[in-house]
Amino acid sequence: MATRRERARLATVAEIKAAALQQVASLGAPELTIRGVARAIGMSPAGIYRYYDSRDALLTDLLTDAYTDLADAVSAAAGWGPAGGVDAPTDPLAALLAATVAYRDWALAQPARFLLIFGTPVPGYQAPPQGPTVTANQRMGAVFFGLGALAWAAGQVAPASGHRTAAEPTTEGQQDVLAQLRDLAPDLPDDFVTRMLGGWALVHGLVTLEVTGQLHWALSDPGASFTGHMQAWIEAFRQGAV
Amino acid sequence: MATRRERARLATVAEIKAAALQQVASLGAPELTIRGVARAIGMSPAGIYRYYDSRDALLTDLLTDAYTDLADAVSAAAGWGPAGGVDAPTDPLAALLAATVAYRDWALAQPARFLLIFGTPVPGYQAPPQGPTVTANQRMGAVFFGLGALAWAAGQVAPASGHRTAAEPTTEGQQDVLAQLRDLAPDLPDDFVTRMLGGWALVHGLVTLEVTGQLHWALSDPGASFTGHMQAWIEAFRQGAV
DNA sequence: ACGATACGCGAACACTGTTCGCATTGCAAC
DNA sequence: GTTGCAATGCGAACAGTGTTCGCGTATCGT
Repeated sequence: MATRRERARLATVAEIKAAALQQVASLGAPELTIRGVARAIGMSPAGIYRYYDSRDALLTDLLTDAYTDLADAVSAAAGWGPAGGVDAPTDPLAALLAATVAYRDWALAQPARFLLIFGTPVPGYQAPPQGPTVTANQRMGAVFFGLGALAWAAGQVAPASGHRTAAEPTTEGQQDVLAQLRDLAPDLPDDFVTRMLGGWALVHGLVTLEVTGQLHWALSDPGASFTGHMQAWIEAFRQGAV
Repeated sequence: MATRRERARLATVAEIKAAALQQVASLGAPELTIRGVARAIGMSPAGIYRYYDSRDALLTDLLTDAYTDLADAVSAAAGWGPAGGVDAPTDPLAALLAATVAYRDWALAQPARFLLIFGTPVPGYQAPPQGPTVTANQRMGAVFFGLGALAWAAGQVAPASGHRTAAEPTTEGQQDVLAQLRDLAPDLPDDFVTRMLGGWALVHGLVTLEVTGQLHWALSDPGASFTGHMQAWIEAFRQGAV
């Protein structure tokens, strides 16, 4: 059982985070102020520093929370075990579609948190290699690329037409990912990561443009439009066109 | 001939913008401070207010400059007349490839300015409908979509396979764009804007991910990789796969 | 030559992040 | 049960920020 102080501390941290999240959501990340949070929860500004070393530390906590939350949402939508275990969905490409839709849904439901993750980074900042943000990123990548690998293993994806492979030597990072994916589909070709990267960029580009409001002129039903784009990409991917 | 004061004013405003741009480029947009600019050019903080009403006004000026600069770079690379006139390039799809490469090159050469444009927007901000940012955006769109239309007119692009069109009624915005594009290619189908939007999102997604440093694990030669993705998309587009 | 306008500056106000020293509270060991 | 210690909260303060105001001075149109 946690001691009284420990429970109080957890409650206070939660209160601080809730107030901070509300400030970020309603006013944007730059408007997050220590003093504002302190006012919202009825505490002195100096008191916050018993829980966070700096304003940046608070923002970082919000960011990692958002990241893991997004990774959870995408994993859940794909039927992908939260611990990394594979449920072997019957239709990997359908699960892939669901994952991308979940990605968009999450981003549009909480644009401030999404932009906290993928918006303007602070120059020179390098995420710690084993930090939570990198972990969450890899979890999303594992779902997206893993489902693609399962589809390949099921024979649902044709090899790429054209001859892009020769022109693109894969990096060590791609080799690592490829090695892991080959646990799911041993005969994955070298250009597989590159091909799926295009799909991921399409997802991210569409969502980013929509969240930042640069697509509203073209979209009457953005959700249906996004799904249509994803279906088209999956079909092209399936046929080896991309 | 401009009067002495007018020349001095132009010089001063240029000096302010240069100092501000340097601050943004080296430290990021949040670190742009009126007082810092004032220090850099040897002026009192209050003096800056003779030239800009507020810090936001200065930032907005930097943003519009960046936007028109980017639009210039893309237009120039595509051989597209700066005033909107068409040079009717011999190979529209090659020009399209060049335009997207120019987009990436500009973004990576000046990441701070790129993120000023496409990074986290301030919540609730709505760009003025006839403002310079909208104009620059439309200029880039005109190049990208216009080249696609020219390729269609030249018979280089196949109709979309699949049946996405029926599921997606085009919006008024798409209708407007379509009407303009049909000056270049009268027989453009209704789903043409949607198809090219996918290409644009792919471009933007790849560049955004690369600029924010979320793709370095996968890219040994990012420029070649980007070009490869663009060539693959153009080929798939040409064949009607996307 | 003169009145109006633009310019630049110092001082001030309200706000921010952050630190310091001092009380007070809860816990844990003697 | 008392005593010591660590955790907690607060008020005051410092440096920095954006912005405004009032005052001189330089430049302009007339």
